[in-house]
Amino acid sequence: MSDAANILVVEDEEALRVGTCDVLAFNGYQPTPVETGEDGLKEALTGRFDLVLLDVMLPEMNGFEVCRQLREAIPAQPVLMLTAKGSEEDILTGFRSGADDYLTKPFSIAELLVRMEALLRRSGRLPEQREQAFSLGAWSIEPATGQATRDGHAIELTEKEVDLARAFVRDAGRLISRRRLLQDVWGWGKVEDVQTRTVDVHVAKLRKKLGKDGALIETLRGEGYRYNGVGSTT
Amino acid sequence: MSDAANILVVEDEEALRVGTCDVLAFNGYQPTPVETGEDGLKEALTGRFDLVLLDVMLPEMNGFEVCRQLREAIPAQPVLMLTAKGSEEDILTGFRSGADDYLTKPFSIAELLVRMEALLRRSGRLPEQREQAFSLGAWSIEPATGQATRDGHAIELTEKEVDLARAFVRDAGRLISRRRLLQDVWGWGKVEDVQTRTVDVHVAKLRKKLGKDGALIETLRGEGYRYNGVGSTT
DNA sequence: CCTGGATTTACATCCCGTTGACGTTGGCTC
DNA sequence: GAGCCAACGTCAACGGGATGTAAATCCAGG
Repeated sequence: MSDAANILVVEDEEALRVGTCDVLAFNGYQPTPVETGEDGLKEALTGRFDLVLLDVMLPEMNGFEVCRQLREAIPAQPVLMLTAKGSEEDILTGFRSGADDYLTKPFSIAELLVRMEALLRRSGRLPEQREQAFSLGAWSIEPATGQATRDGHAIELTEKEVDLARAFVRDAGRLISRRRLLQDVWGWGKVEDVQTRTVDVHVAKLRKKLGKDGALIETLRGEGYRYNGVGSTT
Repeated sequence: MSDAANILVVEDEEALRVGTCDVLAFNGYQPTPVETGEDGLKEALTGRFDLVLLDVMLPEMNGFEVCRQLREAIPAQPVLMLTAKGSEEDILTGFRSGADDYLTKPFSIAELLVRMEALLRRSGRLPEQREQAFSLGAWSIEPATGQATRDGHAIELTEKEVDLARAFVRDAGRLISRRRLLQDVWGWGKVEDVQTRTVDVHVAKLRKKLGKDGALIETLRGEGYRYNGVGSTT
């Protein structure tokens, strides 16, 4: 199922980890269980997850630290913290280390699910949102057909071009490295040195097709690309 | 301040409405208070708010309904629901009507603020956490982009120029030898005799780009350079 | 096979740090 | 003050790495 959201579940307690994954799978998600903070960070850094469920109390590296490092490496990565620690100080620490939401145990499964969904929707990662039109510059892009229209005029985009455009819009205003694009858009796992030029080629094609709006995709030499425009789901 | 986030506060209880707005204003936000659900919806539909704080229990039109209609009209509008109703069913209803987060009273102000911030960040309405900008003379320098601005006018600095400028600012008022610059900025290991002219060339470029402020970088013949200005991290 | 799209390849181009030549400056000696 | 010379400013040119891009190649589905 490539259209199910990928969820990384970082939780050391076996019963909870397995239970959570079961529930997620039952609800149409694609969960990946991991036991330790270190493994969680390693997995998350591949960038292939739509959401990271992160327990705070983990052996060796705690959730706060995992979140901090993850947020630094992938600013746009959605993270939902789950923990028994419910003191205000812990909640603040959780958010300060970059969490998008913070849920204290015991929590109801139903609440977890709706909070997950809210976060996935907000970050544009719900499967149905992948079919939803979005806009890039003055273009309106229809993912299902690959049709892009600007003041009445229509052009065709390939699937990769649509995915690439969506990645730019989703991280509007932020730097996106080639490595990140290869992981996010291309789904290549861990990328060591970026040898391939396929990203550049696709960016070039997209720019050309977008015409003057292509200039909104800026090259940051030695860093990657950045879309200078507003993110929009309409 | 056009760079302060605009917050719409929909809350019928006066004390809470005023108190919340005060806190928000104190924390650098731009709050707009509204009493009823209808007014809240009308205001929110203008689309000029970065975030809507929405109480659930309102006269006439309740928060759930406001949220539903608002979400339909502006799918990307961030909404944070605030309510005394803390039952699981209410929470689920809140999220199902499209809220991004749901906080039950009594809540701590600190938690409200961090949750607001998390949501604003996630929806791309907060400036990215960049490496601390610093100022050199009348210029303000963004290390990440190499952009330097002085009274509205912007220029581009290369990476080396930024590094060099940072070194000067850090040791403001103190002599910096070429040898030290080569070690600190250029990362050349142990330098015997300074044969290279690269430092001079870069200082020259930097001076030229800085215009009249370039004169703040003084040459100490036979010694090195000294920046005559204040060190500042803005 | 054929075809459209993804990927690689090859080459042109651009950016930018570095170099070396050369002119200028400042401080020294006489 | 003249002359000298090392230090410094400046500029053009070089070169390597990164990027743009057209063309060739690969590859999966019809």
